[in-house]
Amino acid sequence: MQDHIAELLRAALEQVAAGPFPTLEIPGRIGIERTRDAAHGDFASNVAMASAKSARANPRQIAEAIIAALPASPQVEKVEIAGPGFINFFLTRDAATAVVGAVLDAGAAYGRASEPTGRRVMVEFVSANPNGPLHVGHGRGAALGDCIANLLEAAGHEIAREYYVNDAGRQMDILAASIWVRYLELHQVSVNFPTGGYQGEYVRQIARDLDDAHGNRFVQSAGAILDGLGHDAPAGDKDAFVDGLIARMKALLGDGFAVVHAAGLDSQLADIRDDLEGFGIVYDRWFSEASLVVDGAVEHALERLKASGHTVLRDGALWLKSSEMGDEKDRVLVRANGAYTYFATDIAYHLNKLERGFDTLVNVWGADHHGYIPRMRAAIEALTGSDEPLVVRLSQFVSLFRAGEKVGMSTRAGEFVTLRELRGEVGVDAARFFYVMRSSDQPLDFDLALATSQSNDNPVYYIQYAHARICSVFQQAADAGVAYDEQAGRAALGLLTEAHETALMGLLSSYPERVQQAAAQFAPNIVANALRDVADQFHSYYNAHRFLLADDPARTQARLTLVSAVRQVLANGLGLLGVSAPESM
RNA sequence: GCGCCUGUAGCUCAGCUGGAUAGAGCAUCGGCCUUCUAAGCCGGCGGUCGCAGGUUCGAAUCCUGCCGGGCGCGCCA
Repeated sequence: MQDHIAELLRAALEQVAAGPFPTLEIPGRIGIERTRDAAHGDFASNVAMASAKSARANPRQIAEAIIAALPASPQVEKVEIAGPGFINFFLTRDAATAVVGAVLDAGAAYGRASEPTGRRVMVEFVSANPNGPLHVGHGRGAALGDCIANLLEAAGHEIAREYYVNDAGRQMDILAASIWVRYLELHQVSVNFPTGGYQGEYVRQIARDLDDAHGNRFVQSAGAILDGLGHDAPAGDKDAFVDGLIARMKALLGDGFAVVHAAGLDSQLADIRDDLEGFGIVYDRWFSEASLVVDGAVEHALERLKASGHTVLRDGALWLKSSEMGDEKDRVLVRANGAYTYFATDIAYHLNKLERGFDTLVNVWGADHHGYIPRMRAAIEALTGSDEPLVVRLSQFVSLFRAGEKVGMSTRAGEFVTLRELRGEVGVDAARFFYVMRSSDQPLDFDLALATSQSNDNPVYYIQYAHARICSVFQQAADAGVAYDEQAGRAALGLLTEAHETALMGLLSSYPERVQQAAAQFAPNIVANALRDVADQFHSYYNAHRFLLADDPARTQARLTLVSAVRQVLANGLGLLGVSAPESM
């Protein structure tokens, strides 16, 4: 419809420029927007005001000339000048009600792009270290990433979801050492638990499983373990102590280290996978960081970077000269001791994504990683000549409140609230909706008491209730012996002239635009807001008018047809958010 | 110190890539259930859009400076 109006305006502008206002320059893009107030019609254009300068006339005079030159359209009822020079378009009843048929014809596809774009987009999200359960902060990234993937798919892109498994780093070694110490406790070997270790109960469980599977295979004496290791905090440095412990463990256990390491990794990965599936998220692939080292992908990436001329050897280490590409300083790729940095393997992973044919790489990261963005951009630019393929969305912190008190979230201290606990308490629907209903740039206060309470404080219920209410209306119709006849309803749509009905149809027709906008901005909260608007208008309509009218079958069918379309849009939007659309509540 | 995010009603937040009278929810005050689910609706109260400049016919929105809040600045991951 905007396109149609734009064509009408362009035709009119050409005439105006050829006649009364020869200096008028026709803008490349003619601004047309939906009006906020029904009194201003359905669509408004500011083109008269925008061209006031080039036409050297006041906007209202230009608007008058434009309207005089405007071609007639079967879809436009009338056109008015308003305010400082807005041109307001009022649609005919038929043009306004057409959206109902459009929704019903498209069904689940309404709001989705009709043609594939041919673009391949990789959405990588969560990618938390598998050294413990996911907590509520990861949950936001999970919900956000999954919804963004849904949106991009709706926008016509081919998408893939991926989880990058950090199975190669020091964090995983620390988990292995933590498991080992718990295992030793089971065998009465007295080694104090390292200050820098992971203290969660899940570590003890892995140790017990290890004991069941391997008996005393990994037992060593306290003396052999601690001799010459130095002191843990507070007397010594806790990081140095843990690193020393890991080195000692590798020396004493030999191949056994890999067994303990793998026990930790496998256990946590399985747990995370199960957790996310319970949250409605299924990945296309779990990509191992360690595999990049093994199969030479890191070397390959480093060669590419060297060939680009953006690297330098300094102090025995290989650096990416990222400061030449917007980063605040250069970054180490290969340490003086020959070990790859996390950055180097991460670059290899991103190169791998590009080589698999993905045009756009969307990464959803926690806000604490924002300092990492410039160096990643620099790396992509060094590899491809442009940082354009990389899109990073940050999710700001989640603070959890229980009974008005902030809940601590330290992984090391084991006092965090897990995503699994959260799902159990508030359910998947409420959790997912809460996570994405705010802009991801906004820190989120997640109040468990609020989300748990069955009151209307919970915004997800409001939308689901609208859907359930519509289902209930159809149930009532069936119970009353009123057969729903969509064809009759479509034919009678012209009877829907109430303000509530016009407003509802306007919202239905703007829904696809809002989905596309949400996709373009990687912002699922836009869909959440659109749904709230539809639900709001529906509840209002429901209270103002009855749908089942014994003495007016035509209007009854028309209204049922309208609310059927509303139900479809609610279901589609909730689907994009990964929230269910219940038939009853 | 530098960088990113952020500042809108008592509280939590929207505000559609500059538009017409700045909107919701919660809280508070008052109405609406013999009729399709009251998990709902209608109305009242409540705002110098952090502050100061600038661009523009027009600024909560764009630019600059200042003030406040969050986060980040490793040869860690």
